[in-house]
Amino acid sequence: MTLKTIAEHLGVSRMTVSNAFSRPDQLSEDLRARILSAAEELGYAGPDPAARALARGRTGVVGMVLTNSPRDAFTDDVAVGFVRAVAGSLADAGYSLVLLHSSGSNGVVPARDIAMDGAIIYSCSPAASAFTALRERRLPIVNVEGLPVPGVPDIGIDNATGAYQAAEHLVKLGHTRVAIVVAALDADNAPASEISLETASPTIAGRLDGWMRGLQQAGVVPTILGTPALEMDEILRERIDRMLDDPPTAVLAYSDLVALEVMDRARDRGILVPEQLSIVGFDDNPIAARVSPALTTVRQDIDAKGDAAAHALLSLLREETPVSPQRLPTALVVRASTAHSPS
Amino acid sequence: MTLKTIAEHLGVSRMTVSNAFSRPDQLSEDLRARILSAAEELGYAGPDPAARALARGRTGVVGMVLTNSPRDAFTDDVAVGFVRAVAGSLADAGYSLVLLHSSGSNGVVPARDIAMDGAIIYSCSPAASAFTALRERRLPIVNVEGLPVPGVPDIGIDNATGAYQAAEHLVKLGHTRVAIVVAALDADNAPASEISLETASPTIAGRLDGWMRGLQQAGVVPTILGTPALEMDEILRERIDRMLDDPPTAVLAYSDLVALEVMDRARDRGILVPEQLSIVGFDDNPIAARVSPALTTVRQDIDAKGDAAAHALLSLLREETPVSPQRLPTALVVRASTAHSPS
DNA sequence: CTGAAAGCGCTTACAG
DNA sequence: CTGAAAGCGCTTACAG
Repeated sequence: MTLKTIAEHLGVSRMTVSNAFSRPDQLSEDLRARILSAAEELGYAGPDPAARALARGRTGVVGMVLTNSPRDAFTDDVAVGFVRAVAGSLADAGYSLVLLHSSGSNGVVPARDIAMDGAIIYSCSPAASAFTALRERRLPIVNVEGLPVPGVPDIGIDNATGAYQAAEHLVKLGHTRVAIVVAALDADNAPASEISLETASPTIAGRLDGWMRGLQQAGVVPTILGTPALEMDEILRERIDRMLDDPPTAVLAYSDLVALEVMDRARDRGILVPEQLSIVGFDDNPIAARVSPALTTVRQDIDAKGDAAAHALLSLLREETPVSPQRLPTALVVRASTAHSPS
Repeated sequence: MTLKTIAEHLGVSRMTVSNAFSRPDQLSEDLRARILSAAEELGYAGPDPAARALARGRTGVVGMVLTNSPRDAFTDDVAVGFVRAVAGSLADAGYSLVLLHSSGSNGVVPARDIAMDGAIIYSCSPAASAFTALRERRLPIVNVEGLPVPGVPDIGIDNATGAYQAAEHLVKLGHTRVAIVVAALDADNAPASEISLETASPTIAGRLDGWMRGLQQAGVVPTILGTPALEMDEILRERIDRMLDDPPTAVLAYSDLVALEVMDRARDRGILVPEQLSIVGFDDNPIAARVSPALTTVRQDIDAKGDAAAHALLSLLREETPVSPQRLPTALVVRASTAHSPS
């Protein structure tokens, strides 16, 4: 059942049937109606998308590669919000989003093997195999929250400003003993001076930069703890526990999820938040406003980030003028998890 | 830059180059290595996926159509969890998931126009345009939490059993004045006897059936309120407010999100939960355990549902024996939002 | 182990 | 307004 079936059935050329579906202005209304109803009658659902994609050189699909597999990323509300915003913006332009998992055990490498018109890369190392595969294919790509790569448009948030505001907030509340809790950086309750930022991701580096500058105003030198892993893990939990053995009066966390972990562990030990321990998160995860005490955090506009990424890619697909890198704003949101230093 | 480029460069046939990439056993290791390195050198990223899809009749992509647009569905943790599980299971089998939005303003209908090997339809009416488009294409499809459609495998949860347990729980706590809050059903604080279930979705009908049977044991006749909309909306909020003017002692909600809405509104009016009002949700949304008081709810195993849907589709794709419909288990999880009836 | 032939189902200029 | 020609880039049997 192809274009040909319909064409022969009606005694017209395949071309005319193709036009009936794809270029209605190329034939008379009358003929088109006849073709469409014949197609309906014969049970022809329309031109085969795979064949059309090959002939047109265009699939209508955009790829999304997420830090880890979709399985992991979808446990993080921030990543989910991003995917949601991207999918929405793309849908408005007629594109569908395909989730690209990293290469599986069966030899399939989606970034290399899936037909698509372009891709958005979220929080990935430029060395990731999906990233390099996409570049080899010379597909239009947009890099979100990643290390800058020459020739690849870059979208991200202004990590430093929000972090600065968070640190400043603590300083104003009189805190002098502050711990910073991060991931993707190996640090075991070490003084800030001992930490090398060279290997840190731009996200972590940006936030650390803001936090440190904010604290420096008051001469505060924080302690830093982190894990080499990208997310909360046992190493970080243990280091947080160690920190709470002799707790600071305030904690700056690199995400709301980490902040909540600190909050839970403090509560388990009877440390009062915010009376004895102030906690500031990052992201303004939807859950931040619902927990008790509600979490003071740094808001980033996930919808705006998703829209920006989608539009950057769309303009690449339309071969418009190259998009300039964007740094979306962040801002402190003060809630109930921070208070004056007890000391 | 195609297979041909490499073939001519090396003086072999295109076929042999194709085999080097796709059927390594069809040529000598030595020749294959030469071909691969020539490809690398010339900057050939491998066979074009769109052309390959046409020739093979297989794309490696599976579609997912969600109740509303991805934009809406991704605000619901239950839907997100489902997508996550499906994407994970599919990835293990080498398939990628493409999110199919409903037809946009630009004439693109993803369910009709995107190349894919099959699709999973989540919580959709069989009359939805995406559903009919997929059927017209005769693609393998799996229907999740939808109305049964002849010839389409069906996956869903056992709504009635969990709902029955929830109602029984309230009965044991001595509640006799109970309200049921649903969506996708128009009911304005009406006695259960006046509600027609004919138009209800199988999900709502299943839960109502369980709730009613559970309450009937004790001769309790609930009041029902709902909105025609699929989700929480102003109509339902207003009806909840009206219910709280003369509150029952317990509420059975069709989702945790609705339960939390009831909880928030009760709190605003100074109605104590659970002392004056017991609330039971449905789903065991991740947020249910985090709110205060933690929500008593009916757990469904979203991961299992996603896996079941993915495997049902995979067996269809492999043309294995048709899958039998599945009803996954549900169970009551008692937390802190339910207590003995005050009266 | 290698390659010539046929085909996957469509669309894009272009000529009439 | 309609159609014959060429082509999109690959793979699947099959013959040597």
